[in-house]
Amino acid sequence: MGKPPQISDAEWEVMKVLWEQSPRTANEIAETLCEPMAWHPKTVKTLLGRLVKKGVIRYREEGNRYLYRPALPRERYVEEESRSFVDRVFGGAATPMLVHFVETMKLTEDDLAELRAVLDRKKKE
Amino acid sequence: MGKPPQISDAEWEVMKVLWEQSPRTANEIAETLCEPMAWHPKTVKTLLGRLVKKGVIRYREEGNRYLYRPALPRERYVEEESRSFVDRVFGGAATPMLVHFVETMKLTEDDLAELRAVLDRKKKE
DNA sequence: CCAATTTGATTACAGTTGTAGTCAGTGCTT
DNA sequence: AAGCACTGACTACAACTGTAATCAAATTGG
Repeated sequence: MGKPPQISDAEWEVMKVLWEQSPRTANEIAETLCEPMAWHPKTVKTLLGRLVKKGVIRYREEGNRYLYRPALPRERYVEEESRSFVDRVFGGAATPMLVHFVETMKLTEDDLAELRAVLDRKKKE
Repeated sequence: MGKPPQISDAEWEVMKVLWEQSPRTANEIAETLCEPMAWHPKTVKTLLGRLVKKGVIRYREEGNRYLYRPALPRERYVEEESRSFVDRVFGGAATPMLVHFVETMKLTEDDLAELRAVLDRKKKE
């Protein structure tokens, strides 16, 4: 299980769309992204091409267009990015990172309760 | 309070050294980093130059050499990187991120106890 | 059937990053 | 005094990014 290829910020946006629902055509993806990201459709196409080249997404021809889908599950990337974030910012120490977040983010009562529940569940191994 | 300039992975390594102790000369920083990072001293110098240009560190001349120090506190960057990480990977939702970490990282009993304590403290507003 | 449109492929181009090398000034060594 | 050793300044250069434009082939509207 080697590490998956790096994907940039802009590429992440495309992946989010594909992880949420796939397969999709370039056009569908562009329609989803161009407005919120203020991107030109061409930009989306470029990103799709790069992701294909990196092997992060695959496509299947449907008539004259392509249907894209992720080649790797979102979890792989969440894991990868999380590790890299914790390493970079917290020197690899997860607990200080968690403490930092709990202390600095504004969390609702419900959030706190949920976290407490997760901790309890975790405690029972 | 605009957002601080982007700093790259390699630049973070330099900043970590400076945040840990400053001011320091280029040479001291290089000695700290070259071995563990397998970097050439020149590489460290380049990074220092870039950080100065970005305004992330400042220097003071001491004889013929410079003494470098951070221009921004580590907290600013922890905050910035955290936000960008949560946005990118968890779509801005902090709680799912925290749940994910608690569930997937291997945490010791002590870690769990610490987190619980933080939650308790937080609950009392 | 031919022109206009659409799609993927290829090319563009500047800014950032990783990773140094070269150059010119200064002070240390003999 | 002459040269070498360090320092910061400037230069190098390829890969990756953001952000498209252009081109050629296929499809569609008239």
